[in-house]
Amino acid sequence: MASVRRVSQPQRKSNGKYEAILRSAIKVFAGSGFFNSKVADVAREAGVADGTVYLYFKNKDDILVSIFNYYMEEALAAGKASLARTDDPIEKLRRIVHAHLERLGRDRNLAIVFQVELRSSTKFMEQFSATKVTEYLDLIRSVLEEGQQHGAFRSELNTKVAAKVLFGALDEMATNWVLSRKRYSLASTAEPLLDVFLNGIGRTRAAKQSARAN
Amino acid sequence: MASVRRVSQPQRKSNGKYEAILRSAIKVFAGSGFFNSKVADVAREAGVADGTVYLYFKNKDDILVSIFNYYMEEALAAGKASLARTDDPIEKLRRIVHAHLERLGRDRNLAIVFQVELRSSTKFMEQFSATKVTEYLDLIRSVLEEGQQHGAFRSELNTKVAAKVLFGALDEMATNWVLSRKRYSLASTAEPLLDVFLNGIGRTRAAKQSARAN
Amino acid sequence: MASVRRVSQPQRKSNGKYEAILRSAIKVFAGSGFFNSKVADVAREAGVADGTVYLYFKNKDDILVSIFNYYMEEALAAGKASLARTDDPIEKLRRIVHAHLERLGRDRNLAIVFQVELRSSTKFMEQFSATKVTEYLDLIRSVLEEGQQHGAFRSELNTKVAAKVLFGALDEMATNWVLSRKRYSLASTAEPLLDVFLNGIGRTRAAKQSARAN
Amino acid sequence: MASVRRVSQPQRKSNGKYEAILRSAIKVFAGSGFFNSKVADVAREAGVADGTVYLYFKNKDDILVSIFNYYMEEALAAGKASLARTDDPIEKLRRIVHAHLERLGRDRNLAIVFQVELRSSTKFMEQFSATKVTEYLDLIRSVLEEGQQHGAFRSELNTKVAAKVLFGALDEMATNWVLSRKRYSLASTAEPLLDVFLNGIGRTRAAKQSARAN
DNA sequence: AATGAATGAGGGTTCATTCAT
DNA sequence: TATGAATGAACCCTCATTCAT
Repeated sequence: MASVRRVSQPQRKSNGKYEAILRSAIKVFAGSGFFNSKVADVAREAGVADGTVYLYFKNKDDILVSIFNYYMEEALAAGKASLARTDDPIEKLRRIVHAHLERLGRDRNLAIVFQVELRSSTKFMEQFSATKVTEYLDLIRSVLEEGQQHGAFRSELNTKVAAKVLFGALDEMATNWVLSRKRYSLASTAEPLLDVFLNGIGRTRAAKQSARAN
Repeated sequence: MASVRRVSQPQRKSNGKYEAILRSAIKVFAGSGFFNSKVADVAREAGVADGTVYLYFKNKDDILVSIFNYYMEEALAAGKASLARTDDPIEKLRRIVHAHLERLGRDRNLAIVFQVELRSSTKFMEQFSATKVTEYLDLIRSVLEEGQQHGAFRSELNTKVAAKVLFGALDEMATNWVLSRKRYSLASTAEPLLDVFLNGIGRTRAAKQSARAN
Repeated sequence: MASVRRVSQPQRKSNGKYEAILRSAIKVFAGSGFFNSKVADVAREAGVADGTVYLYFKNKDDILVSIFNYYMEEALAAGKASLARTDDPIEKLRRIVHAHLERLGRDRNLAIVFQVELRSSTKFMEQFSATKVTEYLDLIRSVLEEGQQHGAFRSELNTKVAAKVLFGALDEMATNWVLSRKRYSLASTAEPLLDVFLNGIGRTRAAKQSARAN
Repeated sequence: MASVRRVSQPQRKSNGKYEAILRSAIKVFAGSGFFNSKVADVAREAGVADGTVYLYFKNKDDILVSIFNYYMEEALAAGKASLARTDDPIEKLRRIVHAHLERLGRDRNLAIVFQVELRSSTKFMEQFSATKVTEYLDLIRSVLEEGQQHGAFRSELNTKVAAKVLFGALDEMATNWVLSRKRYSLASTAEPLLDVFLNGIGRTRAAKQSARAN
């Protein structure tokens, strides 16, 4: 993965402090919320002095943004690599959905930061929306259009809306999992979600499916 | 609609100050973000003194929560009334989707507060999730189950997941609209959304539909 | 007793509100401390509206000062009347000591206000010292000098210091009683106090006393 | 003297800031009264930033309490050391009285804080009464009992009351000095005070004394 | 590179006081 | 006289950030 280190700073020894601070920040932000977390808390959790944080991050906001960029880049890279290994659009969607839910389901703190803390204000939101989320939506959309060309998805489908529907569904699934006091596997919601997305909720399809099952 | 005035305070003259402060807060929070807004800003916008805000709200957080409760109660009440006027489950879903998107699309500031500011922290999120959002998800789910009994929706559908898919889709549509620099009608996404949700994205249904169209 | 009502206000109907507020203030100030008490607390305790307090008192400080003046005048008047009924200087001292301790011992809240809250700041202190406390010290001193003339007290005694010793002893006795978690009768300390003050702590007097007892 | 640095904070560089702030607080509190003084005033007087105060003290109250503890510890330690250098109980009392009055008489601002500001509310008072003042009263009392055993003081004396009489006398002497507009030496009141306390005000002792003087 | 003591701007909140009714 | 809703000045404290070591 490409370096995500601050470019405005001289190259630093790769002594793991950057990652250590990021990981501490995830833990601290998830525990107390971004606005209630103190930079000093993050520093203590990472085992460095307060000032050291500012050698690796421009300011407190930058830590949050860096968490997003770091893990989003990682996820996008892994996702694209995974998609490249199949041609089937349905399988591609399946991989997107599973990867999304499994990745967040694996690290609850990371999920909290992504589903809650990163929504803290329009200031943050706009940055994400303007960049990576759009990129993610475009990735989904390209799969949908590819599927339309392959004849796998309905050709008259509004792929822009459909991409948002899928992303919104994934997002809600994750947010709900994070906020629910019930403890269940986030990944287990992947197939039911895909079922609704691929087949809709309408009866006739169900009829057709059960017919096909016979 | 039931009174939404603070119950923890003695009865106040109904001089509209409560609503005035709420409305000012929506404008101010939408403009600067909840954490960057000062209570003094809200007071000035409402044309009252700083201290007056505390006659109607316990603290700054309480203003935000009250915005949510006030408009959510209003929306739920209107929604339930609307649903009661039809028996068709598909029509009920349509009304939910349209009402949701039209309501937010009508007041951009309110939409910003709902889609962005209210997600500010787990502290807020948990309150909503624990109450009104759950109520909303349950409302959707009951329509889906009703539809299953009527034979309108697939009987083997996971209604819990499907409700979240719909809510997530609505939520994403609104968030995207709020954050996008493009200006379009939020309500116009209602039908494409319903199309995906009701029919899925799969080809076969499309085939059937086009066949029916002939 | 002369009127203690605010002179800067037009004469008010004697409906007991002035005294009611004073008494409520003693209770509230004793319970929470003057600086932690709110005017609204006093008003509620007195069963009047906040604004009504300002019809009887200039401001919050004035309530505290009025408590002092009201009860001090009462005490001084009663004390002087009592002293006038005897010629014996020792008996006069005895009456002063007993009256002081009995009066405060009878009303713990009043004692708290006098021993603690009225010492709140030099602002208050200087007012008292400049007026009533000096008057009280002078009263004691005049009894001592009278006693010297009668030959009851040592003629070379520094009466100024002795008056302060007695007042300080009374004051400390009351403060200690107020702050002690032990519950005892304040008045019961009168005789031991007089013993020390009249006879000192030196041995030889004890010898003489026991000799006299024989 | 034992360290008086805040124990609740990590060890700090011993750069004198703690003492500097304490001394500034004495000056500021004495000048304006505790409740009318702003933390910012104390900081400015000490030549540090507002926030620095909170590196050394928990809050504003803690500054006041720390003044008391710092100087009381110092005084008690010095006092005990002084008492240990003599066996004569009368001489011990003399040293207590002189030390008390000289110490406060030397630093008017400190005296103001001790005699006025520290009495600000039961909240403070109870802390002192519960600890150091009780310790001080006990010290006096132990000297009195020691004196009774040595035959220097009357054996039937109520030492508990006598200790309070002496402390009250010392306290009143100091308070009176602080509030008086006349400027005199506080220490000069030591001997007259001791005279009253040791010999009482009664005539017969005076007679005996004058006889002894011959 | 790393430290952590020091900085100081910033704001939520309280509450004594006023005044229209 | 009495009310109590409204006012707005005042202030303690936090904490992101800096910088001398």
